[in-house]
Order: sequence, then structure tokens, then C-alpha cells
Amino acid sequence: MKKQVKTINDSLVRVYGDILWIEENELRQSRFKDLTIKDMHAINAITMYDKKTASQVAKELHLTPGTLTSTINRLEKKDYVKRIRSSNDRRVIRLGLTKKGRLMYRAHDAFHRMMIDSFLKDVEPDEIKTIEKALRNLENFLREHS
Amino acid sequence: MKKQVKTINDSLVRVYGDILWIEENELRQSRFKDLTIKDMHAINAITMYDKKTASQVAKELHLTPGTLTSTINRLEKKDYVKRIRSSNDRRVIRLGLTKKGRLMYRAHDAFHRMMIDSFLKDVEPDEIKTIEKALRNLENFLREHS
DNA sequence: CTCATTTATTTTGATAATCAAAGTATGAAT
DNA sequence: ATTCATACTTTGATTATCAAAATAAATGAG
Repeated sequence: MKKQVKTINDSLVRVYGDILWIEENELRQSRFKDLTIKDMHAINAITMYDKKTASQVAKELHLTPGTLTSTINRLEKKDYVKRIRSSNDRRVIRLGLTKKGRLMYRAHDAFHRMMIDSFLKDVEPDEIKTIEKALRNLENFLREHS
Repeated sequence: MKKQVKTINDSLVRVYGDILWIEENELRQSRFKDLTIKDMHAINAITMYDKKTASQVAKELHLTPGTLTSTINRLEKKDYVKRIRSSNDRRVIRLGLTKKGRLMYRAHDAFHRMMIDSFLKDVEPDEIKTIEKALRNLENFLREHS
């Protein structure tokens, strides 16, 4: 019983470290060598879809506003991200991806999809429900602790 | 179907970011304020149990030998970790935790245990098998990609 | 309307983690 | 003995990060 918890925990810890490391390596061999994982995760948080504000993205990534600014500077200079000054409130910056940014976004997304597909290999639909339940549990736990 | 994969993926991404952030905050409020999360993860990798070599730990953490050296220097100075020169091969450094290090290890471990307990709340024994299967899938995927 | 306050972002200055590459010490093998 | 390999450390440079101060725009009270 106790042992099972430890095994699952160790597996999660290992998996997390390995994912970051593999993503870093794949990135270095790809056409997007000029990005770090952190850059990639910023692009992922910015998203192809909404036009989030800088503050929203900083919060999601748990970065201070200043750090986010410099992240955006970097990504703007490298032509992955663009700043869009909001017209109703001219203090706020909305963030969007350039063509190159969207390309990167899709590539990263494809990797994650592959990963989740393999995660769910041979997992039956009702078993997926179990996994979703456990993840919800975890998210609740984290919410209580923040 | 596609949607489910996306939901699970987003949840995992969110969860991992949040765990790091929460651990960082808890640490800052604890008696172990002098440690960063990275320090804590090094202590976790060093473990209370085996006496791993510096190389082993570096590999587990995906750090270069040089970086591990400076991590160990830091943690030794703060009295969490001790170096033990191996007697059969005097090039090898084995790593152990001090009393303070073991205290930290247990505290961190307790947090993880709580987390996994809540993850597995209302999850039946045979459902746990599902989760273990999915994690094994993921570890295999990661092994193929490294 | 104007001044004070709040909000969103940027700038600045300092620090810590990291890497690659060179260095040191030890061990292994021919 | 000499060379090669291994385990770790040192060095020098770079990058991500933060806290705090600065800027710029919006909001609200009178």
C-alpha cells in the first residue's frame, strides 16, 4: 500500500524530469535551436488561440512581470511572439504568436499529443475516466495549497 | 476523443508547473528557507538510503558534472549533504545526507506522499493498476525518445 | 476638471544556476 | 612505464530570475 504510493511518486518525479530533458534535446536538434525550453513553454502559454495579456501569461507561468517582459523581448526579437497594444486600455499588452511562433506551437503540441497518446495506449475509455478523476483530485489538492 | 487528450495534456502541464511553484513557496516558509527547489530536488535524488556517486546523481538530475559539483559544494556548506570519498576507487565521491539533510528529505517526502494520497483519493485498487499501466507506458515512450 | 491612487508594464541592478571546456587525480591496460 | 580512460573540480561566460524603482495610462473623489 505504502509501497505503491512510493512507486507512483517516484515514477511521476522521474517522468517530469525526463520530459523536460527530452524536450530540451529535441528542441536543440530541431529548426528551433534558438529557443530554450522556457521559451517554448512561454510560447505554449501564449497560445495560438486567445490573445492573453502579459499579466495573465506571467501568472500562468509563475513569473514576475519583469521576467515576463524580458522573455517577451527575447521572443519578439527572434520573431516568435508579437506584442499588441490594447486599444481600449493602452497600458495592457496582448500577446500573439507570429507565423514562426505558430509553427513552433504546433510542433510542441504534436510532441505532447504523441506523449499523451502513448500514455493512454491500451487504456480503455472507462479507465480514462479514472485518470481524469485522479488528475482532478490532484488539481484540487494543489488549489488548496496555493 | 481528441478533446480528451488535450484536456489531460493541459492538466498535466498545469499540474507540473503548479507543483514546482507550491513546493517553492512551502520551502520559503519552512525552516529550510536557505534552500531552493533545485537544492531540494538534489537532496531528494541523493536519497537517505543508498550512497550514490556524484556521477549517478548528475545523470539522474540531467546536470553536467560541473554543475553537480557546485550544487554539492553549496549543500555541503549549508550542512545538508556530505561527500564520502570512496576507498576502493579514490576518484569516486559518494554522497550522503547529514542529519539536517535527512530532516529535509523526510519533510519533502511527506509533502509528496500527501500529494499522491490525494491524487489517489477514491481510486479503487484495480483503478490504481490502470494508473500504473499508463505511467509505465509514458516511461517507455520517454525511454524510446532519449 | 484635477489630483491622488491604482494598475500594467518596463527598467535596473544584483544574484544564482547552468554549461562547455580545460584541469587534476586516480585507475586500468597493454 | 606509458598511455588511455574515468570521476570529479575549476574556470569563465551566459542566462533566467527576482525585487524594487520607474513609467505610463486609467480611474475615482471631490
